[in-house]
Amino acid sequence: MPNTTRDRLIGATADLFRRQGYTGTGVKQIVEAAGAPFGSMYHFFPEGKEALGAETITWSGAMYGQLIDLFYVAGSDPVRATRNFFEAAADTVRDTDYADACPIATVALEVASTSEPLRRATAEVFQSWLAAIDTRLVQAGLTKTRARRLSVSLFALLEGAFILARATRDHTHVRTAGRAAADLVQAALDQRSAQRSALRAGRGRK
Amino acid sequence: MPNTTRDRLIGATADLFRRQGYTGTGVKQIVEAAGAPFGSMYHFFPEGKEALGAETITWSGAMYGQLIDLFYVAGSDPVRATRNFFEAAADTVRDTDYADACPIATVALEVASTSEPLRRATAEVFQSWLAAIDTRLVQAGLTKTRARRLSVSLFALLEGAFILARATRDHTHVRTAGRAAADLVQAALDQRSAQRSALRAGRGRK
DNA sequence: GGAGGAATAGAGCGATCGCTCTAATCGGAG
DNA sequence: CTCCGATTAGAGCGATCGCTCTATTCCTCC
Repeated sequence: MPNTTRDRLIGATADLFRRQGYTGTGVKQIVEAAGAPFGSMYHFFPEGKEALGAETITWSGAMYGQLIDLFYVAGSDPVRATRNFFEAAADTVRDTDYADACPIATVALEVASTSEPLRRATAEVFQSWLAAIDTRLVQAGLTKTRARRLSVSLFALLEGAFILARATRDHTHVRTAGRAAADLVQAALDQRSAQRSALRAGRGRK
Repeated sequence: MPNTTRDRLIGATADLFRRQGYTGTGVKQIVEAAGAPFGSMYHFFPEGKEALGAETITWSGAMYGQLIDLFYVAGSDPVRATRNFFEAAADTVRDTDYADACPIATVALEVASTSEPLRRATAEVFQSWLAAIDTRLVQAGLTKTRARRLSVSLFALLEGAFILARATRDHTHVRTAGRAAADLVQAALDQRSAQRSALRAGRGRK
């Protein structure tokens, strides 16, 4: 049963959070954007704005997480996937007039020191993204620890580039970060290969 | 003439912006934190909160920018400098209970789509940071375009890692990003050396 | 020691904040 | 058709928002 009032509230909130953050978005503005009656807001979210915020963070995180699976297809080249992901992100940032980058980064920074429930929600989303990338990188032959190291760096490159791109209104920064990200993935894969050769050589010598 | 009311207003605002962002910080909260009379706020900043915000962004940016010069000393090893910078940042984040990371990233994301004056202020700060790193990297032998590519990536790794660290309350993410950053710097320097050798070889052959 | 601008001090404005409350309306089950 | 919970609808609460305004005090220069 899609497109319910509840869903529209979350969707509108997600939209507004991206552009204005958490504190910058008012409840009345949300219900207006959602085309929902004001009473419905507190009917579906009796615990108020914070609860709606948490739900929105989780929902937005799941949406954006699907993009990871879309680009990092099992068995495909993770270097190419990384390049494509960053290129697509740069395009989106440019095409949306520097409004749509990460759906929850703004809120994450805002609430990190002000609301434990919301902070936790953002943390869980980020962890789930890292886990998703980890899976693909391990499938590509990396150890778990190397995969985690890499996924953290890819995340940071993307999020950091988003900040720079939105502030300077220059999407090429995301492409630049994407190039570095692809380099890091390539280096990790090379290291894996080198290790394997060394292992083979070692076994052969024994 | 330091420690004037005006200075204390900016200092208090910088402090609050880090933790609560722009919209999350009230004018009355600022004057209280600064121990300043309310009237003084509008005496020194007749154009209101936005003007104070812009000034604070510029000031905070200059403060943080000094750290770049502190770590990237002319003539020293940029790989080591990068490692040290990220390690120090991770320590700070940990020691301040995940409050003090980038002084203006939160505000930058908040205002990117809502206030042109403030957005511009954050953009100028970021550009100045990139320029500062560029200078050092060019001194280390990189071309301008390669230096810029690298500085953007270093910026992104740091800022992105800050987001992740604050959200998950795990400072090791900043260290992980620092390792990747150092790797990128090393790779850029290696590439420079390789290019030089190739150039020498080419000239010798001619 | 006045004069006069800089700075301090805070009451209070209209608007908006998140939220509570009551009442009306809707729609499916018996 | 009746009933009854789910949902819609919105008035209005106290608090806070950014800000204006009028006094008053402070300090400097003549």
